[in-house]
Amino acid sequence: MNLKELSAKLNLSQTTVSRALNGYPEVKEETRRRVLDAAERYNYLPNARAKGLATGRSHAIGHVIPISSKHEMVNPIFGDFIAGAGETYSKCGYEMLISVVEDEQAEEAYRSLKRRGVVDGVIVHGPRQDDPRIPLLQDLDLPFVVHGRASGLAPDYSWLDVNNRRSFQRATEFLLDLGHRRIALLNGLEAMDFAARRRAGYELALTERGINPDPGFEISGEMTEAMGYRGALELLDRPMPPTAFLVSSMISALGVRRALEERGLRMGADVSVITHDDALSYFTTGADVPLFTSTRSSVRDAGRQVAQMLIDRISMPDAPPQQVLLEAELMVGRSTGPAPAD
Amino acid sequence: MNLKELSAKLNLSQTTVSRALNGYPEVKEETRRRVLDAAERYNYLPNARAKGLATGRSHAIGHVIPISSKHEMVNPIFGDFIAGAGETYSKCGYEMLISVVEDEQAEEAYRSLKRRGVVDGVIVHGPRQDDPRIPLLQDLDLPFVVHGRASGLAPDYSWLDVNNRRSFQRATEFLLDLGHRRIALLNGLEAMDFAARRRAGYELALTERGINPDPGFEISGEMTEAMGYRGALELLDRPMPPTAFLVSSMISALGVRRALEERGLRMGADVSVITHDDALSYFTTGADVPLFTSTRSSVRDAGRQVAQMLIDRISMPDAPPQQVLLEAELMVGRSTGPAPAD
DNA sequence: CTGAAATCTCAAAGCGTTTTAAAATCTGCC
DNA sequence: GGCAGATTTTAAAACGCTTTGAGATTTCAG
Repeated sequence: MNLKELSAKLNLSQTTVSRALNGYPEVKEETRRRVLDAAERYNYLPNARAKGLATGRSHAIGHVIPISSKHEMVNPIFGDFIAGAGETYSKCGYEMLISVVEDEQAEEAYRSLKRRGVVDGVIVHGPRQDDPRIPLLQDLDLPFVVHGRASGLAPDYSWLDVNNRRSFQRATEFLLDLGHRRIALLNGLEAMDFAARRRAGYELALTERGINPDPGFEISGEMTEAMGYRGALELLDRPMPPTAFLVSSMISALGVRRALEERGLRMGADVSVITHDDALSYFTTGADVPLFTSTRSSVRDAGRQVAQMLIDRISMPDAPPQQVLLEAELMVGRSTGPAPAD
Repeated sequence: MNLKELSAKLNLSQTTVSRALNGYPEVKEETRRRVLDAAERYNYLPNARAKGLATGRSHAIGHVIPISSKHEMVNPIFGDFIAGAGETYSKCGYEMLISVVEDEQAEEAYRSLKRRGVVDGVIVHGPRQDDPRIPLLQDLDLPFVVHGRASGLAPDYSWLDVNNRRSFQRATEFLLDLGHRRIALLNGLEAMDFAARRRAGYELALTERGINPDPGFEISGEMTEAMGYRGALELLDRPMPPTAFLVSSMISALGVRRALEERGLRMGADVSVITHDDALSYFTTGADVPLFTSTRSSVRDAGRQVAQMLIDRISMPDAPPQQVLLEAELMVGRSTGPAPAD
């Protein structure tokens, strides 16, 4: 059933039917009812491609996910973020389009999405410092919102980020208050903007208390379980091991816990651990006291908001870019305690 | 730059240019070269909507992800599966479209995708027994491939599944061979087809060795960390606790480990654990002996294959449905050992 | 009644492709 | 030089919608 057939059935022109369906004012209320009823009855929905061709918009939003061929890593955060964004899209009548591409082809992917008119805008994931995608997208004139930020670039674009510097500063201060002096940082890849900000917060807290950050206590890498495990073991086996770990992801924190267990150390007593917690749905521990003390910020909620920001931006292209900074919550769990006496 | 402008620049008709670009034989080789060069130079790519409208296909594949409003869970497997499928789509020039919808709206989502012509086919995720989506899609005449299977339905549709019954049977036998007699099963939600098959395999192995499956040793639920933790604690606190756990997901297995640790039990010595491992990229433990003994099957690889099956199906609609059954590998790690003497 | 304003409806032109049916151009052979 | 047949190119018609500009019809003040 297409528009032509539907209007024939109703003895109306395609124009009138189209207007009735799209809520234009110049159609009598009774006619509109009749059209809406018939559309419902005949199960009519406008063809998306034809509509898109006529209106020049696709009502779709792209997410380009670069996969490095070296470390076939899918960010564990991805699923929850997508779920959040997807909720918003469903609500607003947008489609979500995901392109999984090799790292080096990301730029070409954006160009292609734009030129072929496949999407009305894109979300930028995992920004690095001076991320080249941002000027590229500005140049392409393709609306976008960044999940995160890219230091080093003019801030004239829309983004939503967690206050990473602040939250890691607070977490470090919390450990310092508990008497810890040797605090290790297991961070994400240095190139990622969020990792740099977290490190800055960590180092700031230390220097403000007169402690010189020890580069040997800072490890960064892909945030896997194994990275947490190996990183922790390596540091624990030093002559002067850390008494506390600040970890950038829940998954790596699980690796740290495994390392502690293996060395016969009790988490929260012998060694303290704070992790960043993206509130992933499959890691929620229910109502009781959480296992890990953490800086907590729901990535799903971020997805919801980022999607909404982009939709707003598409519908009002001339509005100034919007920036949102979320504060992470410090949740005290059972993985932290006073520093053991030396 | 559109086709009209491009052909004007070349002093050719749109037809010729279109044919040259799409590899039709009735165009002189020299002309084709000229066209291809110009397309490259002027950065021309055909508008996807217009092309779709003309050809009647969207070159997009839909994934409907139902989110239950009760337990806002995103399957942790999702990310890796999508990454695998996305690789195939990129290679074959398809777009991937994801719809996140409330559980009850899944049916309407499929109908809408079909009627609006948004996708050429869909992947069905997480099938249940007698899953109503399968007859629905057959009825809608929308090509689909199921990741998993739905027992109870005529098998005249395409699917790719892991041999869940067999792999859990083997895992159970492995534990029996190690002398375990009280083996608990921490399974996924009973309604899920894969969970039923795993249970069948587990019970089959037990009965074949003359052991009556104890329903009290079977727990099923959403496969979170907390579920593994609580389930294990509950069973461990019985007068006759299990000496081994068979767990349906890596994440829940981490919860089991936490429970063991809390009760002062050594995994692999006091209590054995086998988990199913979907080879999620962020849980790979590198080259060393894996922490968990597991039944292993890469869900990412499944994604790649399922996507290819669907693309094949779309291009050859009259070919008979295809079925693929993958065997999981039993990988022995450090979480299993001989049953302790009573 | 009349004529202007307000309301409703319509035919037709676009959106950027593919594809059909037909026309133009070439090739080789008598 | 002319003609059949093959090769290459073309104009125009879809595809299914929105939107423009204009034509009907109704309403109502004067």
